[in-house]
Amino acid sequence: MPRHTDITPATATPACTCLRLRKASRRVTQIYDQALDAHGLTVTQYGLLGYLKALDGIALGELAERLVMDPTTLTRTLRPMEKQGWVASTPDKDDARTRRVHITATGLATYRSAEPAWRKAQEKIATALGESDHKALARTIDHLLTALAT
Amino acid sequence: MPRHTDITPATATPACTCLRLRKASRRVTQIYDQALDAHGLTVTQYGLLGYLKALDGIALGELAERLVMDPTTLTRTLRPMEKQGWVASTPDKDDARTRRVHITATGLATYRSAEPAWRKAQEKIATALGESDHKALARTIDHLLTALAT
DNA sequence: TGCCTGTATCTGCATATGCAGATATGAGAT
DNA sequence: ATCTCATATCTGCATATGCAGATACAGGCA
Repeated sequence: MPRHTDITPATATPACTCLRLRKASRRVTQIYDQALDAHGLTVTQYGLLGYLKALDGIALGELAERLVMDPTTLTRTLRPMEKQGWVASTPDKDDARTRRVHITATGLATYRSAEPAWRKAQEKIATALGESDHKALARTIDHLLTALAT
Repeated sequence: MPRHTDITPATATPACTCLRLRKASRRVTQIYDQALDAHGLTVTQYGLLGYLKALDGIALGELAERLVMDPTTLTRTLRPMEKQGWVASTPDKDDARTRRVHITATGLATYRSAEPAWRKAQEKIATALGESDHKALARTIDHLLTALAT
C-alpha cells in the first residue's frame, strides 16, 4: 500500500496551517463577495447583519468577541453600515460606556433580499467540498475556535 | 438515538462557511503573529519568505497566484519587506513587464531565526485540534483550493 | 513600421485587521 | 467625597485585502 500520501506539493508550499487558512479565507471571501456584490454588501457585512438579526441590541464588545474580531475593527466595520442605514447604535441605559448595536428595518430587508445570493455562494463551497467534508470542516473549525477560546 | 446533532449553537451563529473561515483565520493569525512578534515579522511575511526560499526569483504575478492573493496586495505587502532588506526585486531579462522577487541573505537569516517561534505556534494549533484533525483540516483546505482554482 | 490586443504591474479608493495608547465611565474602598 | 482600579470604547498607526482603472511592455499582423 502507498506510503507518502503527502498533502503538500513538494515544490513550494510550506506546511503552515495559518497560511492555508488565510489562503482559503481569501478565496472563499472572494466568492461570497462576488455573489453579494449586486446587493451592495460584503460577506462581512452580510454576516454581521445575520448576527444582529439574532442578537439585536448586543453590546459592541460582546459582538466583537463572538465574531472573534477586535473591538476596534468592529467599530470601523460598523461605520459604513451605519451610514447605509443598516444598523444603528444606542447607549446602554445603565452603563454609559456600553454601546448597543441594532439592526434597522432597512438592514433586515437588505439582509433578506441578499439571502439567495449568499445561499448560492454557500452551495458553491458545499459542492466543491462535498457535503460530508463541508460539514466536517465546519465542525473542525468550531472545535478549533472553542479550543483556542480566551 | 439522538437526532439533531447540530453543529451550530442555536443562539446566534449563522451557518456561513465564509464567516467561519474568517473567524478561524483571525484567531489563528493572532497566535502566529504573537509568536513571531519578537522577530519583527508577521505570519504573512514569514510565509512569504518561506515561499521565496523555495521559489527564489519567481515573478510577482505567479507568486500572487500561488498565495491566492491579489497581485496588488502582494505588491504592497512586499513594500515594507523590501525596506527591511528581506526581499529584493529585479526586472526579468526578457520581459521588462515582469518583476522577479528574491529573498536576500538577511531575509533568509531572519526566516531561519524565526522558525522555532513559527513551529511553536503551529504546534499550538496541532495540539488544539489533535494531530488527526489537524491533518484532515490541511487536506480539506487544499482540496477546497484545488476545487475552486481558476 | 505602425497598430491592436493581451499581459504584468502599479495607483487610487474603500474596507479589514489589530496593537498601543487615550478617554470616559463604573464600582469598590477609605 | 475621593481615590484607585477595572472596563468599554475610540483614535492613531501600520499592514492586509481586492476592485477599477492607468501605464508600460510584448507579440502578432498588416
